[in-house]
Amino acid sequence: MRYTEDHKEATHRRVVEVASKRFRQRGIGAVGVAKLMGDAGLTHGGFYSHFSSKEALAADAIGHAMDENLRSVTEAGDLADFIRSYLRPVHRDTPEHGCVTAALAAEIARHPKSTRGAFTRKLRRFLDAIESLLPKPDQALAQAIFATLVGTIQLARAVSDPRLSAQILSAGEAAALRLVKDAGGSAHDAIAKRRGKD
Amino acid sequence: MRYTEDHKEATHRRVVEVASKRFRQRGIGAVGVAKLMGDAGLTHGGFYSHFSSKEALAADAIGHAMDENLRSVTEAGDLADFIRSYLRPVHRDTPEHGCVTAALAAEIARHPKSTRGAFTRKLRRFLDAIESLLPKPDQALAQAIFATLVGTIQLARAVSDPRLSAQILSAGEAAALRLVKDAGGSAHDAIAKRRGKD
DNA sequence: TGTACATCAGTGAACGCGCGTTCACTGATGTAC
DNA sequence: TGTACATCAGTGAACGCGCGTTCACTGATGTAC
Repeated sequence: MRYTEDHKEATHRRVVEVASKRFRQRGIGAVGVAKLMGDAGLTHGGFYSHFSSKEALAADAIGHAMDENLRSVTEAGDLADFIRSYLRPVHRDTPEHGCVTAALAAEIARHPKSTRGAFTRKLRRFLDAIESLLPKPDQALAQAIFATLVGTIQLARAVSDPRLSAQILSAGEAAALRLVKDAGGSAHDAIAKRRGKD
Repeated sequence: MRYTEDHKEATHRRVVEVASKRFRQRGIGAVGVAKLMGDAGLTHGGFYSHFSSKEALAADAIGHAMDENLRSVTEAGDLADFIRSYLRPVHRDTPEHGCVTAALAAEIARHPKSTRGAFTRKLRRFLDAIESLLPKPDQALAQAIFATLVGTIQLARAVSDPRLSAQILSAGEAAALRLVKDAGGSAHDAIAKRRGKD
């Protein structure tokens, strides 16, 4: 079957989108190529006309999910908003629509350097976006705040007691907000400052 | 072959120890039962006279590793020492001897409730141990500090650039230490307080 | 003390299954004439 | 405009492999007599 000019591109994108969700949900290693293609409405044989290997898809899907995650930072009004939104129970409960770092960081760490490289490039932009929401530039603080968010969501997900899980989410939120506030200006000042620039 | 009274118990412990290392190193899903038994100097067939399933071993191995992790908190002089030791490059580079939460939290979150329950019980004790090193009792702060450590090590492991990785480690350390200091008493005061009790 | 037997930790072949990957093939469409 | 052909996204059988689990068996040792 020959299709319209952008048909292949559309299929490629659909597989990457499905993969980026399933990988976050179940882990990269736990999702098979055949099941993935089935989810995208295709059979497994066609996979290798789109990707050179499952590993290549993994790098692609991670990059796609990171772009999605980046948008959620740039769309946030301020850093406090982003922190609160990141640590909502709905994010804990739906990893497939959430932060790829929280879902897959440990697994990515065990992947080949090419995949970790793709992740690293996107992570830098993500950290830059967080930094730009700080009252003043501070790379280290942006890194630490994001690390706190990632660790908090992961603990909240791993724990079997809903009460403890909720407690962890609010503890992480309080700590992350405190890190922002102590940064040399309150979140409120930062908004005022940015508004002044416009 | 019939062996001495504690022979089976010793073998059981050896398998759990090997598993707790391999799981942290490669992930639970990526380590096969046969390879695991081989590492312990046995053949795979004997596995089920020690464990009812791989899942049961996973819960056992996680618990064992958590006990090991707990010891590293109680053996730390104070919380600042623990934080600094946790975020050392050697911990980032040898997950098999390190924090099971940092290595496996996301994977544990996808395991059955029984396994997450075993993890949760040990985590409570671990968080209590961190809390007892704080100047004054504060469950939420202990949770947030640990979340920061877990997230920091994971980011440092996932990233492919050694310079960025080192930067993340020290950023996480600075933030974790700041959280301790702002807790209502410096780490130094806490030591003085505890020493006064003896 | 010497012999027969029971125990049971560990062995290794076998099971059905899903994995990532390969490949000869299909068939609807665009292009050339 | 009508026909023959080339293209190539997608199909589905097949590959070797390792997975978790089962099971009949082995054989060194402890126990009973």
